[in-house]
Amino acid sequence: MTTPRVRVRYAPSPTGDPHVGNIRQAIWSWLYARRSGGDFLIRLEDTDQTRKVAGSLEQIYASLRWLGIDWDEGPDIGGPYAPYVQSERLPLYRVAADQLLATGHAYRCFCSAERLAEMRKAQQAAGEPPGYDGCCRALAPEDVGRRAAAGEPHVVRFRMRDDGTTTLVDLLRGEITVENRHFDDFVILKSDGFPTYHLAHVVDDHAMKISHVTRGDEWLPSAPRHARIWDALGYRRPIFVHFPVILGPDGGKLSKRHGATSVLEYADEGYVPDAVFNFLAVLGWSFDDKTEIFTRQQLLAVFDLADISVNPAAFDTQKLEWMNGVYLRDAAEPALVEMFAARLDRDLPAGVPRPLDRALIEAFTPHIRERVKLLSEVVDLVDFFFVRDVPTPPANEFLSAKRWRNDAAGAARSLEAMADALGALGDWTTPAIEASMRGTAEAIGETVGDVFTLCRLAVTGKRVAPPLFETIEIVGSELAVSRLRAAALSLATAV
RNA sequence: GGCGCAUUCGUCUAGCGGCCCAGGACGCCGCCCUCUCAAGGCGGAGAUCGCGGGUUCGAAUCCCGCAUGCGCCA
Repeated sequence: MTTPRVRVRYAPSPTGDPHVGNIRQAIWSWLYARRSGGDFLIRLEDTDQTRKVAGSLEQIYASLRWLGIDWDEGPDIGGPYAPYVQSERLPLYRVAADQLLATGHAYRCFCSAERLAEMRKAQQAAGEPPGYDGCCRALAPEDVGRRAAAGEPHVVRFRMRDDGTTTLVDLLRGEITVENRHFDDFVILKSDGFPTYHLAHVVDDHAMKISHVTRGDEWLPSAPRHARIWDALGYRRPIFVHFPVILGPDGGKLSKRHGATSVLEYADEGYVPDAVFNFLAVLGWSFDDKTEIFTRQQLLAVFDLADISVNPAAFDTQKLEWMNGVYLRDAAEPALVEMFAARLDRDLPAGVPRPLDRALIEAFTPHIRERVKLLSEVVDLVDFFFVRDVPTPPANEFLSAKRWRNDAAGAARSLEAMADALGALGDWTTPAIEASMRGTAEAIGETVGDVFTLCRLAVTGKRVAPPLFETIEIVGSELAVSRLRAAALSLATAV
């Protein structure tokens, strides 16, 4: 028996923004397909028309594209097994259902909703396990034919329940055996002609030659049903891989309450795709006992589905942030400048003229790259470079340090002295600025810590900013000096 | 209620019978560096491997129960 070509599909339902847990499934599936030199495709599972949310497909595409995941076949680009949308494949499911009907693996059931409800009530009252009682199993064939032909509403059920057992293999968990008596004869074709998930995915995964059926482990309990359908249809079973879920930081279900649940929101918050990709890839998967940071190339070289942990993993936002910082620090400078520029263009106040000064961004990028964990933090770190009239912070900001608490005049004098020194500086370079400022601090008998804090506040308007001398150089002589003087003046008048 | 899956530091994990009185990462704490904040360096706290029985010379690792969590069916 030859091993079939690896073909893995990502099969989202159009029910809104894809959840990160779902996207992680896509990442793992994609990684495996690519790593194996196989195919990765998208199939839309939209048989539950009631849960449909408009625009979902676009968000699914956008999420994957943002992460750099490509696909070989899908609703948008077609492929040899088109269509890739289940609601457009209805005839195929009917054919499969007919085959199961003809071979006796399935039967038509005319039970009314009322009868089913009553049956359930009785089972509940008797403390019996719920499930279809097999009422229509024994219907006479000629009756069935007549009623179906007459258009009487009915469903098609799979003959599941019997005295045997079903065994299947899950790649991550090994062999799983269950007794068939715990199942009922489940519906595979609804009265409106739509298939249930059970039938649809089997028909499609077989038709599309999927080698590894990857999906969330909420499907594990019904996997025996699917295995039985595969067998009944005479198909060769695929390899089942049931992925664990992602939990919220508190161990509960991951929800909006914990922050972002969709990768598009992470994009919005200033995370970079490679970091999110890396983070999600290693959340619940590991290569060895130490490696955390993987380039895409490395991942593509070493990823294996078999190394996935079956435990549900809690989403650790702090670790994601850390990892994002790693990616930002490791990024090539031109790429970083590009990211900063794009983000600033979006976040800076409208009053700042566009296009933004590229040279300016290039100038400060090396000095902030180690201080940024999220792109969204950049604007607060550098806005004073762009905004000409930075408001001088209130006096109490300057006077909060012990040294100045009762000496506003001294603070004002210190700032004046710095302004004088810098105003007279001919060589406007970082080393010269540093030498001048240190010299001035010494000359006026202040510690650099005390006086530089005042300068930082005056020039940047912030307590926390990029390194002072470099910052002052970039801000430029004229602006730096005038901001120092403005601060000195405000302190002098505040006394 | 029945069935299934899972159970190693707060979190993600390494571990697949002796290398483990359990290793790494995030986070946390301390020190160093230092103009702030970071980054970086060094060090530290943190897991009786869910509990109880076995098997074995030897178990986090194998087996059986129990507990807990999650999921599925309704």
